[in-house]
Amino acid sequence: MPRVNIKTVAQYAGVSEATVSRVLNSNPTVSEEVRARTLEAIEKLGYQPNRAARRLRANSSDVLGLIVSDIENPFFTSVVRGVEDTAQAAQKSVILCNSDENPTKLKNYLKIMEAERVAGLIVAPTSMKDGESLQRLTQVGIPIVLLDRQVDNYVFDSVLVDNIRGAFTGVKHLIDLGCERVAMIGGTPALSNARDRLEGYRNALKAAGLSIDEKLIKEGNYKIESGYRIGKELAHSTHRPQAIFVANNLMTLGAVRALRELKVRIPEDMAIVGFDDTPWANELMVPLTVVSQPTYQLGQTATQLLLNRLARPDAPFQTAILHTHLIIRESCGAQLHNQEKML
Amino acid sequence: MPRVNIKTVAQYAGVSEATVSRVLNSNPTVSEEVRARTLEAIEKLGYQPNRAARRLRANSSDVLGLIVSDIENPFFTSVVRGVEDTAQAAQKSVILCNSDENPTKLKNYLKIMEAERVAGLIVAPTSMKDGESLQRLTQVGIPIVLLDRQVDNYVFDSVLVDNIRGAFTGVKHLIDLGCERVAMIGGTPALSNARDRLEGYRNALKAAGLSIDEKLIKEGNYKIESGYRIGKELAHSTHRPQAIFVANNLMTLGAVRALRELKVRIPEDMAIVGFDDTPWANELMVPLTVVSQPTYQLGQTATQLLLNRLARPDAPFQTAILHTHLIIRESCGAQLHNQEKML
DNA sequence: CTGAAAGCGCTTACAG
DNA sequence: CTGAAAGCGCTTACAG
Repeated sequence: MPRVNIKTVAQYAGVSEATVSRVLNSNPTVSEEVRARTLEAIEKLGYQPNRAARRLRANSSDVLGLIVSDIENPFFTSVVRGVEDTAQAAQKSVILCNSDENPTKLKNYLKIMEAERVAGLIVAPTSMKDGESLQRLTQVGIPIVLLDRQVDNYVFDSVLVDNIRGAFTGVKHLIDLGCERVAMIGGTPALSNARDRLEGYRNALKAAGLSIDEKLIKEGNYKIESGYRIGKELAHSTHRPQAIFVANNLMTLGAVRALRELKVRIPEDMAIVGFDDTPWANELMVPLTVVSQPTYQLGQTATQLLLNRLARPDAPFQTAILHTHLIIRESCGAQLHNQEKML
Repeated sequence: MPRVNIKTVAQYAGVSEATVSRVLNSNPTVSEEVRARTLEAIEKLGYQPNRAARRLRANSSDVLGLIVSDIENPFFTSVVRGVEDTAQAAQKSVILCNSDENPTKLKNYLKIMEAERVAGLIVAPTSMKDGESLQRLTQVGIPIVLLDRQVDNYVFDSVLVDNIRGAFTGVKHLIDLGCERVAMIGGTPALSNARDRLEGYRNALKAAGLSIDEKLIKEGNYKIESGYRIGKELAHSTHRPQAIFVANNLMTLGAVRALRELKVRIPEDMAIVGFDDTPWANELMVPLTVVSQPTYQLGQTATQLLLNRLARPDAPFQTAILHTHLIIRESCGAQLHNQEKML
């Protein structure tokens, strides 16, 4: 079955291909009568313009690329929704790829995005060293918005979260509750948000006049498994910490699992504050106190920045910082604290 | 900065565009010497072939489309991983869209996929009525594999799960534990898997010689909120059921939330068995007994079917049925039961 | 083994 | 307001 193309439509409607193209692109210089006739032909033939051809010729496209670093993390799926909704409202479609926190996979998808000639790209870097690969895309005219993470030596439009302040608040909360030995399960220092959350942790200890025990600072990889493994280590350590601050949602789940298996009670034996809320955090064996991030809004904002950039390629770069807030539930021990007070 | 194209490369390497194209496509009829020279030019210029152009001309593409119906559901994110890994191994890339359980959005994305000329498409339908829209794509040469859900009146390659049997097993488990009044929170009957799970539920009751109380069968929409709402209803009902069988993971979370808020104990006051496991199911206030689905493998299999279809367009349609298994944790009351026995 | 040329399906100045 | 024609960057018979 021969595919119907613009020529078929033109013949059917008795107009030129140029005219069909014009009505397709809502060019106002087409008479009502011709437009109607053309639209009818399009409808009747079920014509679907070939975007590959359009993109080739017009050198512009209405698809936005989005590369997240872990599609299995609810943080990103929520961001994805924000991006999709905002893009859709602006008549753009989005294609999504998953770098799996892997710089090599990221580079590969970057190539694909370039080859696909997406109009612009939102990406969560896998490392602060990703700048060069990203820069390449902007050089060929594909603007980039950085999501959630920064990059060394290069500047892009970015949307970030106040990680330092967020972590500070979470750790301070633990300290205010009386914890003096607070451990941290962090992410890889290759990630800016991991560094920032660690900095927030340090700041909170310093601000409280507490000493920093480097042995209490552990490096995970933002996956469940590492939170689990480090959680066990921490629970087994000789001079056990009173609390753990965990730098992301999945590692928090892992840590909770570890403590459950070891029958370490939360928060009585060890308190926990996590970074990033999830739909299930409140239904866990002990409802999680977390530093919550505006995930959906992160996606919205990133898309908006990209759309702005597309509209004004030469505008100065912009960084949007979104704010976190502490959600106090039970894993931090606040309830316990209240009960004690009541006694 | 003018983009480097095949012409630039050809001139730089001192060969024709045709030759560059040949080395790009690993055409064996190129001499080693010329190939090396061309590759060097490609490397030096950082040439990135324009896929839009290739697709236009070659009328073939190495990108696979994947349309899931709820990107926020861990079921689908796991499926996505399976698809991506399998596609990647076959040198294909995948672009992902989210229909949000909305037939209109699905139609829209279907158009985009067609316009993008993807090589093939894996889709989770939003309704059994989606067949016609899907058929359209196969008519223009884009093969389709149905994921997790079937469709009326049209036949496609499909990968499904043994929903009837899975639900049967879950409900039977509850009955064996002594529950005679088992409620069901199901999905919309527009979805084949929702129908099948309901059928499995009915079968289990019948097999046990129990009567079916239609008032105990509730229709949700596979989102948290509906599980929550119906969970409350059920908890408040006058002749309260002893157990609930919930047809998907997100609704199960909602139901757990509802019961917690109402201080209905699980499983003492009401037992729960859910359909589909999640990473957090075991860490919930009461670890969830679930009918687990092979999610990752579902993605793998769907991709394999699509790849097969691409290789052999005229082969007969195939349906792969993957199997579920029951994971017994605590929400069903099995532990309780054991304790009783021990007394 | 390699090149010249046609053509994929669009869009966009350029005329009129 | 509309059409004829060129061209986007590739691939692929067709020659040689």
